Amino acid sequence: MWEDEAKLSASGPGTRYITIMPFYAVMDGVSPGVQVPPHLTRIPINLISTSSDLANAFVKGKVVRKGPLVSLPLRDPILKAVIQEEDSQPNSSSQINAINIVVFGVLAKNFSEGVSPGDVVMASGFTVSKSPTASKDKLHHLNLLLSQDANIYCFCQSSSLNPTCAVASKRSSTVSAEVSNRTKTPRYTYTRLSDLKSGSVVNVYGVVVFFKQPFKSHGTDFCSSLKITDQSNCNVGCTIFCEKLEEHPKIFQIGDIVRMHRVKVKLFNKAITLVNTFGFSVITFDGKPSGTVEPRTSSRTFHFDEQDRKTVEELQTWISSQNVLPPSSTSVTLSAVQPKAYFDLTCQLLAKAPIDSTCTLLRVWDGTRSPNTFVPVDPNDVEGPTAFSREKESFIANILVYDNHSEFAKQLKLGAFLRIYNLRAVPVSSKVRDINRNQSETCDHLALHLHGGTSFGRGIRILPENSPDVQMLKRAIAFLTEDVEDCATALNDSELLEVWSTPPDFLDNEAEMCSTSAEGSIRPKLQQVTLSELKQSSPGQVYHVRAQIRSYEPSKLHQALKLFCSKCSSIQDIPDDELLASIFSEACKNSEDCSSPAWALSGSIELPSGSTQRAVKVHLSTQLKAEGKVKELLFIRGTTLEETCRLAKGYKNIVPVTASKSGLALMDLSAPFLFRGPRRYYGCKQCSKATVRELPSQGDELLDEKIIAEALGVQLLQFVLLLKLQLQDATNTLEVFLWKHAELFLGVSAEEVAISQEAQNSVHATLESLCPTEGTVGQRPWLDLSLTSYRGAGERDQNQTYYQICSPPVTRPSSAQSDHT
DNA sequence: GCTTAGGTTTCG
Repeated sequence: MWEDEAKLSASGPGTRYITIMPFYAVMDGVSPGVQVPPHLTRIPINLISTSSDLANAFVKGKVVRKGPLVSLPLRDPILKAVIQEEDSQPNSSSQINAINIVVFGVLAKNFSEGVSPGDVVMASGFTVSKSPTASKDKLHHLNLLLSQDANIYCFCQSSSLNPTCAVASKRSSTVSAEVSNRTKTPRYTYTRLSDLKSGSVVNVYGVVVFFKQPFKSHGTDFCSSLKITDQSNCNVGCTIFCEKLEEHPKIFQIGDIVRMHRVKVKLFNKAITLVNTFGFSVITFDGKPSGTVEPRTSSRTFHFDEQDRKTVEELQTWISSQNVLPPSSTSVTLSAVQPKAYFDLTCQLLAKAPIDSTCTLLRVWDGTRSPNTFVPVDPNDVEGPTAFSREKESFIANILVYDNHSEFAKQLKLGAFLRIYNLRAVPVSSKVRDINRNQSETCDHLALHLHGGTSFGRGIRILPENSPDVQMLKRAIAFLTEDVEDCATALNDSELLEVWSTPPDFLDNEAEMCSTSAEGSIRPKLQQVTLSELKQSSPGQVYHVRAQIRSYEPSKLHQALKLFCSKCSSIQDIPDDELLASIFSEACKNSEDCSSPAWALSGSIELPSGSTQRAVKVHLSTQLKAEGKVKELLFIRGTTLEETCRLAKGYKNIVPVTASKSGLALMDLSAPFLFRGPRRYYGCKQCSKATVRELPSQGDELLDEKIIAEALGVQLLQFVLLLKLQLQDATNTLEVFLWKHAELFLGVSAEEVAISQEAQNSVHATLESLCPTEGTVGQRPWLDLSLTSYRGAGERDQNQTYYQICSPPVTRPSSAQSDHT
């Protein structure tokens, strides 16, 4: 991530410019003032006394001694060090220029990991206490005490061409600065799983092949159990005991990557196992490459550098290149739940109700049609809505969770996004009298159980809002509620049609399918129809069909990727790089000086341009800088597309701007208004009222594309996939659109497809499996699909009926299609 | 203060 910056920094001899980065600055070593708040004044060590104004003071000195991090049970870790002023008068032997510092808590851990002897540190926000060792060590008679409210700024004397973010702190309680040109020394070494020696304490990286959510042990702690592997192909079990849940590894699925520090290698039953020991820490990563490597942790501070990023990416590549993971990927949507199956479900909690002392009912949905999971419950017991519209109800699943999970479920908040592991679908048969035909029929439904215990990883996990799976789920649910509830969407049909004959939107009139149930307690099954029957039916309904895919368009996947505006419902193609490059170069020409906004710090950075360098203007929010979030958001002016992309690798968010009469302005919205790593975000030209302004403070919350778009008045466009499939059965063929449910259908997020070859390959593989280019038609799988049919709403096409797929595919053995032949 | 668990379901 930092490579390009490093090149920038090292690009010329005698580099003297300052780049803006969060935890370090590439500096000339002479201008240390950049990172230290201006209200602080330096106090010489010999002048420190109990009567000094310490609130506004900082000290500066070289670390001449650094003690170990001492962790005592039930106490904050402590670290002692000695700093010595380098620039005080050498001949003033009577003056004491060195002092003991005592660092506590996370800061101590930070210091331990991020500061080496020889580094120069500045510290502020400290208090003093009498030094008990003054007579012995001949240092200052006071100690500096640095705890939570203190800041330490570190200027590492030996620096790196790959500057490492040595002391990352979410709340920037610590800032470190590094000078360029150092040979790299890794701060942590990681042991391959094949090289573990019993009795040693090691740091390891691994890919999760099995895990259990943390559960209460019989002792004092929660216990996490996992099994990991790495390139050495060894499988190693790990047991993590921590009192606090948040200290446990945040594992969401098999294939996640964990990094653990300070685990002890033990032998149990002749097998190597890893158990956490003092100073244990863990961070986890998504195992799927997504262009950005984001550590999952609740730790305020953790070490994470360039080498870590590389290690994670190597593991991600290794996972996808090998058959590392257990074969069954059991994550399914509600619409695909098979009787008797165990599966993991990602869903949103809508309501819940206690059933008895050991059992809780969770009512959830995931945006797909639910199997019938009827559970009788007293409405008085329900937390949340007691009833939903009949159509909405058909998307909701009832899950009974037992024992330990029931206890956990009681604490869940409505609206939470959950992953429920190892759910079981139990088929239940019940005799129902059909009033119309006056005969008994067997009407099946599924009971969804999360049994007690933790075998096979049974459990519930709350997924964070920013996880890719939750993002996908939210889009599916948003589309669903739009379909189900919003009958008044204004649609710009002609524009939709222009974009590769996209259909007008579908207005769901909550058509009720065959209603042959007894007292409505069991939802009727949707009737399956043939394509011929479907074509003769009236629009505005949902149908089930069993069909094969005969062909699909577009054949080039990138053409299926579109940008969708949820406000005006317009759909547009993603502009190609050629067009973007020309927009950027136009803006470059236009980038003469203009007044910088009052809220911004403005400056320039040098970019290599052929053999020379040229300056581009950068603007940075004063407030973000004050909060230590220098790297969070950068406005940049006068760069080419290629330069912008390169810079985007080093900063969380880059907003390209251009000069206008009234100051800074966003570029033409045909171009992305925001670069986040490899991700590019676009705004709707029609619906945006964009202005460049300072972002409101987000506190500890990290900026994302939504917050930035909103602050800049940009209507964020959503990535969507749009395909046209030709279905066939024995009776007919039918063209259907796959759009709103494309992500669930294809099992990828459109945004991921936009940046990841991996995701593109996966879409390709899915389509290839459903509609192989080779082989005969007879070999193609038969799919159970739900289709909505609707009339065109535009003038030109109001007599036209369109069809859209509204379920993920469920493949059936090809013999199953014999009903309709 | 130095344990806890040590993957393997299936009652409801």
